Amino acid sequence: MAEVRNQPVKPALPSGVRDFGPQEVARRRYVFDTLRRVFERYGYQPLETPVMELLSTLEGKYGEEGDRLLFRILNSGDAFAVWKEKYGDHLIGQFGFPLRDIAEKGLRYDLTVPFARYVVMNRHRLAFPFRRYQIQPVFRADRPQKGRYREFYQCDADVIGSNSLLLEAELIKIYDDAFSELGLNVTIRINSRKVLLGLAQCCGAEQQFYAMTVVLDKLDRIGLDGVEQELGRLGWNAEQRQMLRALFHVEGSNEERVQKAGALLTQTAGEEGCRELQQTLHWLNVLGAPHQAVEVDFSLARGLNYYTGIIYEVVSRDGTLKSSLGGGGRYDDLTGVFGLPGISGVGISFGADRIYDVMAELNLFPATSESHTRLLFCCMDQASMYWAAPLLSDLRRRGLPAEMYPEPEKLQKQLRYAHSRGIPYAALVGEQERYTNRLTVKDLRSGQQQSVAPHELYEKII
RNA sequence: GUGGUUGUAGCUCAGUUGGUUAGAGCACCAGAUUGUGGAUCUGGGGGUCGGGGGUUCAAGUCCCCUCAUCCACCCCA
Repeated sequence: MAEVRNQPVKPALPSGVRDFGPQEVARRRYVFDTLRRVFERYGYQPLETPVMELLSTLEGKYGEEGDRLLFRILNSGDAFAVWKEKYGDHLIGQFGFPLRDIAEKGLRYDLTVPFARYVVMNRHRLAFPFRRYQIQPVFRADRPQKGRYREFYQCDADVIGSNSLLLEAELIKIYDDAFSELGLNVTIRINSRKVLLGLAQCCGAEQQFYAMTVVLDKLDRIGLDGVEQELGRLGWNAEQRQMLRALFHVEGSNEERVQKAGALLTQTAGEEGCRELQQTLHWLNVLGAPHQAVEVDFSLARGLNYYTGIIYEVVSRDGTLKSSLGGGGRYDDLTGVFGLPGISGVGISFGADRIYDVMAELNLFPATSESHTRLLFCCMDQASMYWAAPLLSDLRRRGLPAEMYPEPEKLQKQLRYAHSRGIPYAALVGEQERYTNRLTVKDLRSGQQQSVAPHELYEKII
């Protein structure tokens, strides 16, 4: 490490990750705090898990695409030692080799899988149904673009250990509360994977279920004709596509559409899916009508293939970002892969970074001052600094954020600093003030200043 | 992973058919103001024009490679 550096390192960041300055942090906290408050109101308990997990925990849970997007961590020490031993030095760089030989850890891809891992490891000390929320960054080795980052925060709420559709309805209420409190207008789309499965069964294309969901998910982008075209490419004939058209052409309120769809999909999993949607909507009504738009949408599919029941997606109704601000659903057997089968869970996720982006675009953040500091002591000389220091400490002891400019610089410089920091008051201290035992307190917003005795200072600026 | 876009000062950008010493606004620093911020004026610091190679008497400008960026696809929050 004792390298001689003649060239300064160019400061830069890997793509897709970001620094957050003071103002951004304040605004992000506002989003996180709002979500936290709502989660806790619904009885969810906080959980934090490590950024890194064993690759065996992560791999194979997110589909082929997900595996490709996992950040893998090179083993420490000589990561290639095992590999060299197996294949010999000379082959390095010439052939592919099993990744597990050099990397056994990875950065988490979402919060749901680590949660499932946690539940299985701690099953004996948890009271089921277990509700937890988790607000932490996740990592994806994706190509960054608008609204897409390599490190971003997910804010998840999941319940594990109950099949009740009351939970489904509560999660919609959580979305409703949270987005309403943030001042965003959104549409909460819901569907059931069982309806989609029923559709596939109805068309005799059950083995193409996953491929079908991927195509359906594009409906709002490529339209019904586009979807039919792509399904045609998958080998769907006119009759099958007619079935699909029928499902998407049902009209009426959410309840009516679910009822009609159920009739279309008799003898399939779709019937049960529609019953569950009906029941969820009923619970939602009983809990109280939501403020945000809730829309049953049979084209909603969700990419992650562990969902098995009701699924959710939230999209903004304002602003230019069209991708989803959150999503979730029920998964019947997420803990099964960790050796605890038959436990059902349901959960939702908020994409905090996208929520931030939309709110920033729409100017929805309440005005926050740059700093919390209320008062800056501006001292003309060293003696004044000594004189004012006990007053500074006194303010802080009483809980009032205050600072002293650390050098006796010229006033102009000190006041300019206070101004650029957004500090509302400056206490000027020089020979005069020391001599009369009073401070000159300046209100930076009005420009007015007055002479204040030391013991009045706290009251004047609070 | 696929296709395209753009790389010039800390930031946003200009820079003609290749032609002297590469510019502007904002930001920053200093002064006008030896004890008063925001506004104004004056001055100043700052750039291997993303990197490498090539064409040319001459390249920020043209060609090739490479890296980065943003956008779209794929997929997702």
